[in-house]
Amino acid sequence: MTRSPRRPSPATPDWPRPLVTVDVVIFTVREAALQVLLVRRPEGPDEPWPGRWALPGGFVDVETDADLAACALRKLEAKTGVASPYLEQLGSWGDARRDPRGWSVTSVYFALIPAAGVRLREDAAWHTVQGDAVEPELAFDHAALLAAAVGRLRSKVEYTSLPAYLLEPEFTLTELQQVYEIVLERPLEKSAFRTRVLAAGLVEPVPRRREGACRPAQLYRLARPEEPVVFPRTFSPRRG
Amino acid sequence: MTRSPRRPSPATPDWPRPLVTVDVVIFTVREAALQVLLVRRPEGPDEPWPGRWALPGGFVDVETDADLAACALRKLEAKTGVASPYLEQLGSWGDARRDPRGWSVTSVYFALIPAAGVRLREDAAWHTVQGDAVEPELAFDHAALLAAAVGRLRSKVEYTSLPAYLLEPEFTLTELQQVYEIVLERPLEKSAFRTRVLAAGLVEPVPRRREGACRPAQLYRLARPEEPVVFPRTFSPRRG
DNA sequence: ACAATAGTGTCTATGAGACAATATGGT
DNA sequence: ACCATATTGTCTCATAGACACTATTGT
Repeated sequence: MTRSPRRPSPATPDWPRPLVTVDVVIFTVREAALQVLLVRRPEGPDEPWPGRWALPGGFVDVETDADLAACALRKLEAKTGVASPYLEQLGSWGDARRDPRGWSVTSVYFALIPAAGVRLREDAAWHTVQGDAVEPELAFDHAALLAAAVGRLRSKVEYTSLPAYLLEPEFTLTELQQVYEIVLERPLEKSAFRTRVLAAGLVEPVPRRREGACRPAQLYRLARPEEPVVFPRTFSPRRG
Repeated sequence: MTRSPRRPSPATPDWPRPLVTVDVVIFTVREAALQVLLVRRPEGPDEPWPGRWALPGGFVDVETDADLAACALRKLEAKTGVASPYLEQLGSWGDARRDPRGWSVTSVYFALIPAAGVRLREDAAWHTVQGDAVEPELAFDHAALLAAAVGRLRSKVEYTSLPAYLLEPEFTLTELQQVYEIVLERPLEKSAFRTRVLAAGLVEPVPRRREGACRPAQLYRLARPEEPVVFPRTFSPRRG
């Protein structure tokens, strides 16, 4: 926050300011796959990347957005109708070239929401994440932002309770394990998974069971939804 | 990056833009303590927080800064003379009130450097981190930024090789362990520490020893300085 | 009874923690 | 020889991984 030595120091600086945007990487699990919400860029003649798929986001509105997180929530709710997702800041990207309209900075958030009950806007669609990318070519540097978000998600899934936020509030342990396996793209051992999840106090049982064609399963919910749980070890001791 | 629906869409948007700054939390270990570099705010009549201690930082210069990291490096080198620190982005903070000059966004980086050989600028000084704060009251929301940086550092030190970047390029295992202990504020067990560090391939021996009043110690250097090593477990299995 | 999934137990390997023993330099 | 610190070894404990076994529902 120190004034640059070559600058004057008015009460409100008037030198060129970068553009400031917020982008949101919204993940869910649908169709047994990790999916991300993308929107189509508008088609206007002065629009950068017209018609291309992009992450939902846009300029910070200094009149309505109290802070960056509020801006991210506004954009997320506009596209999905979801008001209280798991939301975490991923980081910021800023350079002279990422937006043709000038030096721009974006603060990127990633959100985890359950797929059920989402009412998508018309210009929005779920796309399956393959590796750390999606099939269509993305606008701006959004492919890099998405790859960073997938990397962070996979990395944190190894030792936190994040996948629980991809499920409905009540779930069985088998369902929770399946979400871990989908995100990590590898099978986990049932016994060790259950032991760890229960020992960590991550979930607590609710007095309901999931009925089906076979033995009913105990339903659980997050014990402390407001704070993700961190496990003392990663899931399997593979380095890296 | 989507245009806000209420906006026009010119080639270069002209609605109000937030101020964009970069701040750097520069850590070192000096005098057996974790210390952070602070600078005094200038005294001008229109300056916010005149004379107060603050994190080094300032406005992005869209003409000279290629990207946010380059801006952080420029500010770090200006205060310390250090050109190649360990540098990691911590996140961004942005809201309407953190700077009296208007809606502002700051991208915060944290850097780890060895204390030796640093030539401080006159307005800069090292301050000991106590808990997750420093003794003087800081300008802007910098106390919160510092607390976040200390939290991230302590958290990552539990399972990564980050403390090695606080030392000179060649160090003994005892010196490395001492840095871990200083940052974590608790003693570590020698045997387990050495086993872990050596098993991870974090360091490699150099053909030199540190001579002293007693048995000389083998000197080591980072095996792959460009990428921090992640351990599969935290240092002690205390939850949290 | 049987299919299908839920949930538990047993054995082994790994690595951390605690603590002790040994090694090697200077004085 | 003695001190101080470096380095290694031994024992125990906790937990993950692998795999098998038992439990409980619907049909």
